[in-house]
Amino acid sequence: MQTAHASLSTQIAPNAALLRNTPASRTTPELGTARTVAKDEEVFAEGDRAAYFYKVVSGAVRTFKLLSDGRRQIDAFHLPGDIFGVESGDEHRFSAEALGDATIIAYRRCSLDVLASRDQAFANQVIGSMMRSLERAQDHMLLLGRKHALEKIATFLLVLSERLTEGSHVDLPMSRIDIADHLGLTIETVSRSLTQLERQGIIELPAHRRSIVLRDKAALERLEA
Amino acid sequence: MQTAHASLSTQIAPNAALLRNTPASRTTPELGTARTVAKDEEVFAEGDRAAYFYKVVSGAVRTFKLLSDGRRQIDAFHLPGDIFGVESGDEHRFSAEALGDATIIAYRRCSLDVLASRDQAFANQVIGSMMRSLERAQDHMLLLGRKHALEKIATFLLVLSERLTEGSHVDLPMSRIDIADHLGLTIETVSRSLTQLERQGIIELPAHRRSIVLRDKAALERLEA
DNA sequence: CGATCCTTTGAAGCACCTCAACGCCGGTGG
DNA sequence: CCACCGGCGTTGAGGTGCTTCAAAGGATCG
Repeated sequence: MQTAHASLSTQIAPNAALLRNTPASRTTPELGTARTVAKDEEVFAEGDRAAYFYKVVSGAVRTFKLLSDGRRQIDAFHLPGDIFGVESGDEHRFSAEALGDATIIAYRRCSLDVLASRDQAFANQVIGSMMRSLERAQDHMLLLGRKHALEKIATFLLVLSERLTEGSHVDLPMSRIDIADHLGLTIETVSRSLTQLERQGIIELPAHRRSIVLRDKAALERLEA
Repeated sequence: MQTAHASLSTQIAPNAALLRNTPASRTTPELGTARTVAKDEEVFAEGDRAAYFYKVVSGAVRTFKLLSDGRRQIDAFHLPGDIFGVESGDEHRFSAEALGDATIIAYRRCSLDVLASRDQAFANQVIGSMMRSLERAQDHMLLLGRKHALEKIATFLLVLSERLTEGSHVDLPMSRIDIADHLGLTIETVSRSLTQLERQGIIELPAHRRSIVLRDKAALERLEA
């Protein structure tokens, strides 16, 4: 991609080089300030003034909303390269916390024109990131509204494996509670579903409870509905 | 605000200011072609080549995804002024149908730069619309994943009333099935929930089943969770 | 190694779904 | 004008998938 034809549909461009923080393409300029956040530390909270938006460099971040009685919905997990915290109003509309120790870059929120004139590629990156967020949100609504527990888990594993798999081994950056609050289930149902998949030989749950081996992706895809 | 700082959060800004100072002469209005669609007629289907995106002029449109066995999730209802069908890939990722007879404008999909240089205000409108779609999707995930039937209905009624109410009278452009498929419920549960709200005197269901009177919005807000 | 947290497993309950029937309304044609 | 019809909405009865409540097994870390 040379002149990033920021098409209304393609500004995200297949070429992820710019998005991923590959040292190689450190084309600069966007002046953001790095920040490290500890496990479970808050990056910002719902209602905070949205003075910055962020890009994950390493680790992972969850963004979520809470109901008055504590019920939580994690709308997304953000992995290295992902941008989060962009708002259209002047307040953050959800909260963000690090899943484990993470490093992120904070960009001062600024007008899109300024951003665009200063660094067109970065502006496209931000817009592209929003588009991907929207697409994921749309897929996730289908999952939340219409899929059964097993289908939710299957989808989750497949999506996650696409993003951070090495071979068939997936290293979960999040706890069962996080998974449950992302999929609209309880931790017990998540656990039971995983156990069931294991008993069917579709996945493997090593003693190290934070990792999963996908033994039969085809079977997962069949389950996905 | 005259200098509309199209901030990353505010580019939707009521006042769509220019990102780049394009000659004022280049005011060419967006050239879209009007189109009328009959009740339940398809505007585009999931998988279709995304050659156009659309703006609702009158009537309403639903966008949705289907699972292989027919389960449906309506991710959004689009009312006059709303833009839908913008994609980042070259295919539509969901289907769109008119709720009732509707008129829409089709815009040939083009690169964002071209769009921006040709009509900055319109480009901002499109981006702003995407931002709003994302925000609604995020709110809706909380609803789908964590709210109970009654809370879902209460939220739905309040959101809808904000958009198309005249007084406390809401004229539903969609059927019970559409509501159910939007909220992740069945039509029976939707019906029972509405009946329950009516028995509590919170709403009124006129004989004309396509309208609802909100008698006690405060009560609805309390139910919303 | 003890404390704690996370995860798993079991048993019981409930919110919502499924299945089924009926009522209502609008359209249609005799 | 009314009988018929079909689509949509409501209501009821029963079933179930997931939740809730409870407790025990493992992993991690001081």
